[in-house]
Amino acid sequence: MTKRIPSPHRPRVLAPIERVAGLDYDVLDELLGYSLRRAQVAIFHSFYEATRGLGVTPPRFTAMVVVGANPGISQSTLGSVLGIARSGAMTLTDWFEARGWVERRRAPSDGRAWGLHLTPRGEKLVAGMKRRVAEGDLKRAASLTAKERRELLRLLGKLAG
Amino acid sequence: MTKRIPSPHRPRVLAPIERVAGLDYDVLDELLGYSLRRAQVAIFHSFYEATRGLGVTPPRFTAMVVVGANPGISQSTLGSVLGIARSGAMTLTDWFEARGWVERRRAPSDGRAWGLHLTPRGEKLVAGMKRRVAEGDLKRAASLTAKERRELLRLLGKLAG
DNA sequence: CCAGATTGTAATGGTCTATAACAGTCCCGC
DNA sequence: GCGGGACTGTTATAGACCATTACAATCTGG
Repeated sequence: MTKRIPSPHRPRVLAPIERVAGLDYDVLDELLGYSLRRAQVAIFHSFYEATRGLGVTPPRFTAMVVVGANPGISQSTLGSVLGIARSGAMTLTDWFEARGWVERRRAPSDGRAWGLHLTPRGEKLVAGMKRRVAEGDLKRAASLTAKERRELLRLLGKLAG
Repeated sequence: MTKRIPSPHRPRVLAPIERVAGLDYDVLDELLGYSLRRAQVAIFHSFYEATRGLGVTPPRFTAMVVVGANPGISQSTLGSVLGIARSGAMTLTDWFEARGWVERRRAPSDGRAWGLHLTPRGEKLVAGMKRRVAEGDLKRAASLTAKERRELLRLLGKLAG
């Protein structure tokens, strides 16, 4: 057993999935799943550039935005928005609280629930991230016209809805 | 410490992400990332229906299709197609081999590499899966017209490319 | 023939998230 | 009012997935 230097905590970085030349992709090109996956990885790449060094993953970003836009939201509801279990929403909240970005305050109308609120520091952070992520998103979609981009959003919404 | 029944091995099932009524989604609806994610989860749901009981995840499905269409492909190349590291491609191959779906044969031109091939059983399985996944994909996209579906595929390809 | 690149492999660890169980709280019908 | 069922946050545990690192065998180009 040799000594190992522990790997640093790093958010996962998905490299863009290159198309391999001369390979037969068979039905994959006709399926929405594989195309969605490739597009998502590409977008994640620009997302990562936009949040470099903050340790913010897409779910975390989504959470921050939702808490910012809906102060007092409960952890359970946050979990629903993200599509994760309550326990996951809790881990997420702990992570934010440890960094002083979000704080839990007792919900006035429900003794069980916590209401989530951005701290001033969280506010500042999420504002900057929103700007940078939106920029990166647009840059990544530069190969699309504005009309195509809107159409893409519409179709994705229809698919998910 | 109470006794616990070990949870069964189960592929991850992502429930569809419902839109929470009365919630402010802020910029999320304007970003490709969140829309892609929701669409992907929706598609995964139909994918899961189509491969129920086989333990086949999207990357595994992709791998099977690619191996089927490119007999003799190396593990490294397979990893590139999937966007994962060599070590991951190996775990994947082990999984297939343990089920008798794929076999490794020495590559004639390179003493280091293995060539991957579907077994007869693998051939049969992948054929059935391809059919069912394509069906599920179409059913999931039933809210789109054929033209919209083609347009969606085109736009996703542009985005990823 | 040799240096450097590439292939498969093994060991290890990190991250994310689910499941289960629990206590406290809420709600609704009686 | 009150009692059962539903819901909230929490904790503990475990599984799935994947990267990194290191290593031996093999290939390639000068």
